Amino acid sequence: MEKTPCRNCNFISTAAAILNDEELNLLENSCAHVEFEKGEIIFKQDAFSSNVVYIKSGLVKVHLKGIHRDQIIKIAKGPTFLGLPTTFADKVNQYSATAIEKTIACFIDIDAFKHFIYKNGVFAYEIIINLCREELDNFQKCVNHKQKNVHGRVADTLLHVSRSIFESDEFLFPLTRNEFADLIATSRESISRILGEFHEDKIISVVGRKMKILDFDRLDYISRNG
DNA sequence: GCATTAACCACAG
DNA sequence: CTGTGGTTAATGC
Repeated sequence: MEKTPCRNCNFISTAAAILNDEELNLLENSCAHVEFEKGEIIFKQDAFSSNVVYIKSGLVKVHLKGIHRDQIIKIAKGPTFLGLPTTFADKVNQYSATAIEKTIACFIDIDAFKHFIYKNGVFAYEIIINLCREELDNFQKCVNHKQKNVHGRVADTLLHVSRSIFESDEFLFPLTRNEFADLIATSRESISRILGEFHEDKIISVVGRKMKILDFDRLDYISRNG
């Protein structure tokens, strides 16, 4: 795994897949492959950065310091780019990324990355598509956060984790109750109570972090009407 | 007013 | 790290 050249990488991005031979050579000489264990910080808010981070596999929480506590922006699942906005918009990271599962990442030198954007329009196009999708997701998330009550947001998160992250009705929830609270801007206690209620009502089954969705219809209803 | 929602605090396991 | 109970402030009917 360590020495796999980018051109043969199983997790290659749709953007990098477009690069020509010469560009791939540059990419291979400009990126470092790093493995992170659960809990390790991939990059930190306020630290200087000159890399684009590409997550090959694993789960990462993207989080940012708030006035009172941390706010978790999202759970990112590889393969995906991380930290494009933070790297291009500023010299210093505007947010942190921490592995919440064993994660494999590549650090790509910003100058090489810029070179691809300047010289290869299709590469740039793929990157823009990615950024657009993320912005649309964020708009959606913003509306949901502002308009839904806590039950709705919890239901939302469970559905998202089940469908988009684990693609299964049964999973080991990747965050602590506190982090869950930081993700949807509520309190640890509310999370605890609501999960208890959902369990009681047989909408989901909860044993510690082990969760299983029993009634997608009702969860969906709560998510939409919460 | 009265009910509801959800945050904060404190105190166990 | 979690769950629970009491309290409280804000908001709605």
